[in-house]
Amino acid sequence: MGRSPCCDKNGVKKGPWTAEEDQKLIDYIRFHGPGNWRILPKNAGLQRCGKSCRLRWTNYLRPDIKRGRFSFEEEETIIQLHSVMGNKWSAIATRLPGRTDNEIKNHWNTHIRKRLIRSGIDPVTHSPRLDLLDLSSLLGALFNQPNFSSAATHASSLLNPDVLRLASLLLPQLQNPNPMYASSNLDQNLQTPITSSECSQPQAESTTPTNNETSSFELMNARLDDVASADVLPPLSESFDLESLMSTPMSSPQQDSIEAGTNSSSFFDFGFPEDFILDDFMF
DNA sequence: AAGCCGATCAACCGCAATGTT
DNA sequence: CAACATTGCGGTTGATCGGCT
Repeated sequence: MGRSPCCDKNGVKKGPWTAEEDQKLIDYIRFHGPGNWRILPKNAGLQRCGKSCRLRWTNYLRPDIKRGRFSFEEEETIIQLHSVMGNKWSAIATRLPGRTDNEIKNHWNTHIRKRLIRSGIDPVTHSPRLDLLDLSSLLGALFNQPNFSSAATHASSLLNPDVLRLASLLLPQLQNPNPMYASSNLDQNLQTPITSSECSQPQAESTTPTNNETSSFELMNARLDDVASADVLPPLSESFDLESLMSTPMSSPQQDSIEAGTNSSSFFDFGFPEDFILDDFMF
């Protein structure tokens, strides 16, 4: 059957809106209301597609839109909501009065997402990014060696010593995670390497580690301590760049003004209020 | 001064969901 | 119930701007 075009392409203007066009749209909607977007441009005397008019109105001209920088509180809210809802920008926008889904989406992609990446947080799963290190397979293979010390020495000669060193530094922190990440995400990361396809899916449910998993985790940590105390692993080299390990195609080393500020971000803290009801956000 | 480059964000596109006939 | 129209949404693009060389 085929989809009919949303508007006649011939004679329809595209690109940035002029002040005159904006005024025509505002005047028309003030008098008639939005109504049918398909017929609106003709009635309003605009050479625009109805879809373009709707977008211009909802994202820019609407009187209740709040312009300007996102406040720190707004950013925190976006991060928290995104950790629950994922890329449901319109749903997130309903919790931020005066902000449009488009505005929030843009701000996420240009600021917040990069900030999370630089902080070692996967912006999709909101979990610490260990995927690039693939610690679980690396360490798992290492600790299954009967002669761990020689195996570690051997491995350190084969693998980037900075990565191994980083692993030893991270593990104590991983054992004392933020409540948001308690036991589920981190242990899962350690037990199962994160694949790119998994990263693209929001983590809808968590798993509870078994006693067996916990004990193996402790064993791994104890052995890492042994390795560290025996100076098997050299210190991080000066040229070692964590950023390069954590970087993604969208990441940028440039600092943005928000994180350069003095605010002590608590975006690692995803403690939701007790009256937080997830269903309120879902359709 | 001119050119390059990265960041930003308004606007577009395609698709899915929903409504109407 | 099918076909079509309309609306909403999320991903992507491209124009613009500012900083840097």
